[in-house]
Amino acid sequence: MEENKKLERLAYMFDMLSDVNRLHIVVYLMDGKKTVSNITEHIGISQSAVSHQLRILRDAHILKATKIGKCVYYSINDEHVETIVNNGLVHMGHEE
Amino acid sequence: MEENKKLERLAYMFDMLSDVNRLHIVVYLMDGKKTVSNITEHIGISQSAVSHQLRILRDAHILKATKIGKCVYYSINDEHVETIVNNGLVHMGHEE
DNA sequence: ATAATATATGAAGAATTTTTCATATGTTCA
DNA sequence: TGAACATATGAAAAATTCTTCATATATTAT
Repeated sequence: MEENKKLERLAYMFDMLSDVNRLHIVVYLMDGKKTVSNITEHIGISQSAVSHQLRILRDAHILKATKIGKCVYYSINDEHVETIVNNGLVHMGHEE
Repeated sequence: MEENKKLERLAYMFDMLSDVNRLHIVVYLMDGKKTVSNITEHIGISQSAVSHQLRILRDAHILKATKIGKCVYYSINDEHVETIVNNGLVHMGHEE
C-alpha cells in the first residue's frame, strides 16, 4: 500500500481511539461483547452520548453490533485494534 | 498507576498522533533529527502550520528541540512513541 | 547597520467534534 | 393494545482544533 495512504489510515485509527470515552468503550469490550446498557453503566456517561460514540466506532468498522431481543450487543470487529490498544497500554504509566 | 489515568494518557497520546501532519512529522523524525525547514519541505504544508504542530508535539513531550545557529533541530523525545507508531504501521494495510 | 534566512506566535476564521435534549423506533410483557 | 424498556438519531449548543495571515524574534552574512 502507498505510504501516505498507510499514514492516513493510521491517523484515522488513532483518531478513533483519541477520545477517552471511545477508548474506554473499546477497552471494556476487550473483555467480551456487552449491551449498550452495560457500556453506559460502566463508562458513566449518558446513553445518548454512548450511542453516538458507538456509531462512530461502528462506522469505522472497529465495532460490530448484533441485536438479540431488545438488546444490542457490541463487540470488537477489528483484529488490529486490540493489539494497538494493548501495545499502547504497555507503554503508559512508566513514569511518575 | 490508576487505570483511568492510564486510559486518559493513552487517549492523549493517540490524540497527538491522530492528525496526519503530526503523524507524518513523527514518522519522518524516526529517521533522525531534522530542522523545521527539512520538515516543512518533506511534509508539504506551510512553515507556520508546521511550527504550530511542532509546538503541540513539544508540549506533549513527544519531541524536543535543539537550536544550533539559526536552525532548530527537532527529534523524538518519548521512547514509547516510536514503538506505538511502528506497531500501528504493522497493523495498517492488510486489507483492501 | 542592513539584508536575508529560520523559526515562532497571536489572533481570527473555518471546520470539526462532542454533548445534550427531545423524540423516534423497535421489542417485550402484562 | 398499552406500558415499560433498550437503543438510535437529528438538531442545536458548546468546545476544540487546524489553518492562515501578519508579524515578531533570533541568527548570520555583507
